[in-house]
Amino acid sequence: MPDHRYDASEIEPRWQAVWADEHTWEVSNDAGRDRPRSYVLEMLPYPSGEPHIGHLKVYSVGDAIAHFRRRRGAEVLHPMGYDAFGLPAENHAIATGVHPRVSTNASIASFQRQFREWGISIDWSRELATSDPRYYCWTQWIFLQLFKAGLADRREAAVNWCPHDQTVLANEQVIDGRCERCGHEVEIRQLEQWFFRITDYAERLLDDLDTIDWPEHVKTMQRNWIGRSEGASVTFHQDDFDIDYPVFTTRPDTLFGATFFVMAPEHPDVLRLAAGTPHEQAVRDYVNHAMVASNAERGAMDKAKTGVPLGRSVTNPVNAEQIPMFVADYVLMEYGTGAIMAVPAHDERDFDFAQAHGLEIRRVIDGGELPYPGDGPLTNSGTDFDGLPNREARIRIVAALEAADRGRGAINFRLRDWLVSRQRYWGCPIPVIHCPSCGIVAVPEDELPVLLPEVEDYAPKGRSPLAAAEDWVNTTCPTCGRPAKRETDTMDTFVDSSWYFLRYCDARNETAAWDPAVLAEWMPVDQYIGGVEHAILHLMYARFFTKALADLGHLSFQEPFAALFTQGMITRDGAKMSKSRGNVVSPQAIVERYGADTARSYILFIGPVEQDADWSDDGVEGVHRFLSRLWRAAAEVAESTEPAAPPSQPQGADLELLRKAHWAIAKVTHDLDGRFAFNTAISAVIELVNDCYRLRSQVSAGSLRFALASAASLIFPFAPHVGADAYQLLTGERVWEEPWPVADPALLERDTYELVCQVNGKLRDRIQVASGLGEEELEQLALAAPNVREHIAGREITKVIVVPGKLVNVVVR
RNA sequence: GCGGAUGUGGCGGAAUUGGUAGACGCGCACGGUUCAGGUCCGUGUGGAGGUAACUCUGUGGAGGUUCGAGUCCUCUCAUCCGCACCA
Repeated sequence: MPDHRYDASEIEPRWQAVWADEHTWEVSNDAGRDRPRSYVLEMLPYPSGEPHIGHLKVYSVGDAIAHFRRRRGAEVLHPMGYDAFGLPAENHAIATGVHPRVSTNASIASFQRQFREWGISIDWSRELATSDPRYYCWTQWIFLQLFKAGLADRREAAVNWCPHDQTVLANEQVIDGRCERCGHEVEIRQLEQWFFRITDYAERLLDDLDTIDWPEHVKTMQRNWIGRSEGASVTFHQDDFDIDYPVFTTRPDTLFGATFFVMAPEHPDVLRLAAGTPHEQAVRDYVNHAMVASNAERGAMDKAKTGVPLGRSVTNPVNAEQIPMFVADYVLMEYGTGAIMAVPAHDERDFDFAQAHGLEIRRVIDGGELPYPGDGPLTNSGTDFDGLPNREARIRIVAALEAADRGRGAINFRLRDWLVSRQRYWGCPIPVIHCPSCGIVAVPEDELPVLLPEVEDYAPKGRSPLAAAEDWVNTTCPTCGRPAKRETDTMDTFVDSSWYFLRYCDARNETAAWDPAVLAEWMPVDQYIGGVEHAILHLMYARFFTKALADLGHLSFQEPFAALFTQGMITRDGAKMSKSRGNVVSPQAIVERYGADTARSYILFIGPVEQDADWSDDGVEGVHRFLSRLWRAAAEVAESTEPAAPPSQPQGADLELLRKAHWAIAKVTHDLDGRFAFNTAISAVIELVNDCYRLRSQVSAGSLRFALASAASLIFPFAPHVGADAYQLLTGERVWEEPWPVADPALLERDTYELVCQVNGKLRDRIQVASGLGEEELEQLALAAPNVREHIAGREITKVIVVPGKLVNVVVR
């Protein structure tokens, strides 16, 4: 027997060259009208250093889906690009002096090379990088559309400031009071910044989750982040200053139990209210202390509720009671109106505060021990409401408030506007000009892109490094022509990645961001794939962009990603891979040692792709062994036999092997069609190859050839090079040009099967029976089975359950 | 605290609608091939008992529904993730 050796290092470059030379995976926007279109997209990589194992996983998943859909007849758009602006490249520049463009481009080159070496079927004609002026030109254009529509505005607000990265951060980028990127504790500063009004879309972002096919846990995370609360806005009047203070409450039914009123330390009126009262100095001290306290310090929930009186009172609109005002840091300026009505009897936090400060706790809902947050009839709430169930009382009280013009039903959201300015260099310039006489003026669209200027020093100094590029900053006002200055902030990189999936559809359009007619052909993305770590940030922002651009008439759909799949992380020794732990597995090392097909297949075989999985070097060997067995068998059969068809009336081992092949076709198809069960799909192909080996000396050459070609065809989406090579050896055809195989129903059926015989639910025997027998016959056969007879001997049969095709259960007493 | 997930052999995991628990891979044991190691080709492999046929037991724990539960229900424990004083 000739010595066939599976050599991935010879096979893989050979097929990669074919696909590159022939532009096999490119799709056109005008051709292919006879085929359904499918857009399969993995989240674009952030090009920093080398690709890691997570990249290998996400693109292995996406490529398997892309290949499967192509061979099932779809025209598949499967593009690639790079999220190329961002802090790491800039921090690297500060440390080394290397321009971020240089290091980013080097990294992109490495990603490109490895994606080709992995054999990912990418349409390279649509490749993009978000740092390319041909791309960010249109990021700026989108900014201007939002600006003109009033969805982008500049305003002063309390913002998160990272003292290390010297920039502001979006709320979503603050994790446990710390900067998502560098881990430094975040400070709160009052600064004028650019915002996108994502809160205008809160309701729609929430409602439309019901229209998309996303994992439930991702939808839940988004729902929680949006944080919709239904309740009422209730207005309390402050007599000394004649000011109305509206508050938001989810419990208007407890309004008669409001015994005090609390404002956040950041509330702009706090100092003014306390002025001239004996509490003025105490309030000043308290507010100063609260302002410098860290988020983490204030956020500790078990901390005692602190606060001081303001020396003023407000009027409760339902009973005209004067209730004292306080300032306390358990009230947040960012949520609601920055002030609350406190109902200590029915809210745990208000209860704690009342106890600590000796304030009245008045029960207004009958029920359990105080503080009691549950339902019950009202009490101490006046003759109009006492005795009513609180849910009904809530409606009536809101109606009464509305009639008196002191409140109304209201909905509040936790979601806040998206802060998009960054005082950093390596990002997309914000295309506006500040004119002393005209104010903020948009850069005219025909002057886009506003190119990122070259600077000497990238180091952040509390203002954008762009401010140092004086020739660039100083310009003229597009409106009045007088001297003006450019905006020096750059955009959050999440802006760049909130629309890249649109650009892929029409990537070479030089006159517009896209042609809406072209977009309508591909969008929305049919299958989006990425890490669950983007469940909130990227996915929420992309949805917001899509809705806003649709409202402005640029898009004809409401949701960017019709279906989403989130893959789990690859760990090593149970821990996230990191350089500091020294447990990093480099994809390149695995590819060099075993080949890309092994690396890709192993990652999909290791377990369900949506779950985290632990890397095992021994497991890789096992998958490599399997691919090697498949290829060697194909090479041997191709060399030692002539092509032949399987027998038309197979018997014995031929029949067994052909059945196995058709079973595998059905199994893999089922596992890929709508599911992402790659691990069991690969298992099925392994079983088929195992049977080829087991039966090879007993079957006809035609059957063996067919079984092995089927295995090659089925493994192709996961291991494209070895699949293509084995398939060509056996059939002379190119597997990716072949339709996906279809199982022959006649070979999926069996003429006999193993009937499970149970007594009282316990397995007692298995017998071979003919397919299609009726319940009556099956019952008789089961009762006659030797071990069944033994277990029912001398006992009374009370019932017999027959499930044709499966089992018979005899119930005895 | 709220929300979401996950618990199955020595390990990763499998189990369509409630119907043979442990597919497939790793590891391990044994046999064959090989000068030898590795490779390669087989056989076996949840635990306990038994020469064996077979029996008992077994899916984090405790109950329940059912002829039958890894799967459904109730309670509970553990681990992980997200949000966290959200009024």
